[in-house]
Amino acid sequence: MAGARANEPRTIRSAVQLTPMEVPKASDVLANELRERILNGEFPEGTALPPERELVIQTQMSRTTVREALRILEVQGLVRIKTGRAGGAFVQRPDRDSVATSVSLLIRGQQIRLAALLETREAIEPFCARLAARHRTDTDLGRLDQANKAIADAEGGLAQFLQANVDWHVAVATASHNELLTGLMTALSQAIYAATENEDFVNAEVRRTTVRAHKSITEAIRAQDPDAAVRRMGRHVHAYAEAVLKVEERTEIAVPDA
Amino acid sequence: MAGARANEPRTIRSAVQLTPMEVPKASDVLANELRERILNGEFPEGTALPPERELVIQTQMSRTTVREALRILEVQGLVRIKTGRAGGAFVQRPDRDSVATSVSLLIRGQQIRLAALLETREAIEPFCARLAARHRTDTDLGRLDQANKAIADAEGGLAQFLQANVDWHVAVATASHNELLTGLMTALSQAIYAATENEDFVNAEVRRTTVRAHKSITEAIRAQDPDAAVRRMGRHVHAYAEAVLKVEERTEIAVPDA
DNA sequence: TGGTATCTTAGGTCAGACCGTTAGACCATC
DNA sequence: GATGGTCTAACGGTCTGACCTAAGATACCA
Repeated sequence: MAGARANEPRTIRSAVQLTPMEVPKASDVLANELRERILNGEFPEGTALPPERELVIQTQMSRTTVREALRILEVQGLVRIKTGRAGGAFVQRPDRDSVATSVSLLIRGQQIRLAALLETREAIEPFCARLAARHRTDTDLGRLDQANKAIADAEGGLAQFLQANVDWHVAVATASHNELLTGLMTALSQAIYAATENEDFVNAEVRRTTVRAHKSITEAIRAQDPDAAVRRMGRHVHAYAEAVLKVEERTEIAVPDA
Repeated sequence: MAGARANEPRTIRSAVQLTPMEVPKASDVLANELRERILNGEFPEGTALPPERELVIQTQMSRTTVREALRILEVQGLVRIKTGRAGGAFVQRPDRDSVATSVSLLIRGQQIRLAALLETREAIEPFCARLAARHRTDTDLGRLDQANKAIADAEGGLAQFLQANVDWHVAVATASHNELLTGLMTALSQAIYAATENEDFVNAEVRRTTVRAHKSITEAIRAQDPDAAVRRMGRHVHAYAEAVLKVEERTEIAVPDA
């Protein structure tokens, strides 16, 4: 060792490269384990997980840790926790609401421009209309008619109008029978609702136009005419977007990052 | 009181009507409060929240409750928690990863059909290409070229090919300069990656076709030709979807619920 | 039979202790 | 003057054990 040549370094540095390592927390370990089992279908929906104190015995972890794991799963929409006797953690499948929540957080957190929201809707919704025209059932049509009626009836109340509007758009997405698109549209509609809530551009004229457009789109869906549905929906959301942006122009939800 | 008429009930029942009330948990209250403040921009990104023990003093809650609240925010991607001295909860904005996680949970939990994933991509990605053609920068073009080169170079490794493929699609979304679409496409691409990971239909022929299609789309984006970009991307993702479904046919990710 | 009091089982909250990790200051070594 | 050891203080992570509260189950009584 000591007799190495003088010009060489005594030891070779950086011979191995390591990346930062993650040390999982106990609660994460348990949460991951339970999550995998749930998603693998090992526990059907509605199954009651063991009581916390039972999990403590089984896992040899403390109740604090067990509870944190359950809380993680609850936030992720994988279990619903009920109190009282015969309560506990019941297995649930994440639904559109959990995606909607997460997309809303992204929208609010990233200060997404209203223009970006409307653009995204222009991308998604015509396609929803196309699928709806293909797959709609009578139940779907009922929902569409009902929501559009609510829009026409919403005299005065802006909130009422906007909510009915959201309902109609979500109904279109539902009629597409694509759970993912439905989840995305739910989130998007709610976010647009929230963003346009304070606008006064929703006047009687806009409402009439909206009802008319919705009716025409609904008819295309009823007639199972995908091309007409996609065309009309495209025009509708594009016109709506232009109208909103014309009014807003400088009053975006927030300043865009880039 | 005691002299009330004999035929009348001692007390009037159901005199008032109340709807089922929700009693929020302490940790939810604190989590909501902090979430609102974070999303309102009250705490800039990177801000350190007070230490847990300090929050205990301020809120008069127990440390258990405070920690559960912080855990909720952590799962929602609003804070990052670091251990050790000068550690604590640091404010974060939810990014595309948090949406990707949530979409993955929806996909796995709802047993979403691969067909639905591909459909959704068909809805979103052509629109991304259109925006990319309008807004792309030189940096964007660089990313596209690099990713496509990686696809061509990925000899052998299926994982390598798929990852490079994801990178290219995400690069298109990034070039659209719409953060929301980018987030959605990231989530979607990863999910499709995961779903097609085990397929052997990705042969040399498919790869050549993919590279060719990507090149042609990239050129349209480079030439700032939105119509060509949307048309070519539409054809590409549709063809890819058909190819995948032809191979899969009966082997969906899982059995659809309905 | 129907209401009501009580029991029991579950989660929710709390206080307090101790452990593990980390930044920073300081010191020893080669 | 780099390198590495050591100590300390400030954090989050975990555990224990207790008590409170919600609510289904049950026994009891009118």
